[in-house]
Amino acid sequence: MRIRLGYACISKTLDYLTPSSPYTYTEYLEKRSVKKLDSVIVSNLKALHELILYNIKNNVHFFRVSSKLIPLATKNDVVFNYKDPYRIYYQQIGKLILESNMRVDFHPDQFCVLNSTKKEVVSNTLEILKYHYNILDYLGVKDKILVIHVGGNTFGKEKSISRFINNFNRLPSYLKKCIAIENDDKIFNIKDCLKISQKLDIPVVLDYHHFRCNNEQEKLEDVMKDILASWHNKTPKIHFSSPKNNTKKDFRSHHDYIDVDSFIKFIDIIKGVECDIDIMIEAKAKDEALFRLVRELKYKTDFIFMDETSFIV
DNA sequence: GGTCGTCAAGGGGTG
DNA sequence: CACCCCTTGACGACC
Repeated sequence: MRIRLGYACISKTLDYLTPSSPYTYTEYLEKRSVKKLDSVIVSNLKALHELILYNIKNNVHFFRVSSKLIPLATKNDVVFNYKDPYRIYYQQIGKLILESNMRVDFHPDQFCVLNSTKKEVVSNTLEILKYHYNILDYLGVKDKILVIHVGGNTFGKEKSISRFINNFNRLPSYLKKCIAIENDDKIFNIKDCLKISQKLDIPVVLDYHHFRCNNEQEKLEDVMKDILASWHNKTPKIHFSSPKNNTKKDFRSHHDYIDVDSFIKFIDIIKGVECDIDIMIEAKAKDEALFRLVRELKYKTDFIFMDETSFIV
């Protein structure tokens, strides 16, 4: 089994690259500057381009693109074309991704709540999903993955899960095919996600840290098979992070780096699996955390490293 | 050069 | 209902 490690959105090494500079709604309402909006989009796309080049140079095969790449794209009263004027950028970036066989995905933010009880929030969520799909489409990414959470807990878990399923079923089929659900740290645990996954036949992203925060005392070994099976022939994705510290208050927050021993323990659980797996390193120190983890793994384990970010166990 | 407040369309909890 | 908490990265103000 080959494991590829990835990181999310920005690089600590190249911290001057900002692929998510904002053009806030408030600022837009004041100035309505199409020029400013355009310059922010161009600068974000150029930063993304540089990040992809950096990933290729460092053999990073797995990368999450920032959701804030195109500001205001999902505001329904801000109508603008974020496709045609930027075609050249999408093409260049997409070509690099394709040729390097890099897997990129999205993780829409907290405003994406498919199971909300508010009609407006659900319709906004549809726009958010379409926007993310569009970007992957413009980039020419074939295996489009949008990782989302189940959402809110209004009226209890059972009803909330039902709302998720009902609203999911109303989505256009091209979006249904892209969505994967991730267990969260407070409400919907891995068993809830697997239940939904079995009903809708969608992949489950295991978040290891969230599993530690929120579980029913089940063993990871016992649910792993179902998690991986939910991906069918696709490469399963897993999120990995370590707690900021061990106090109740800060356990849920992410640490700057990865605790190597818990990572080794986790690999021990999944080794022996037939398929390849992508693991997203979610640490505040971003790519620095990834590369530090690799250095520690090389020192502490006999994993066979294929390059800077991938190994065989 | 560090620290703080602000922005955002979210949920949730308290009084 | 008001208010505060959670969360993210960028950025401007301030000392």
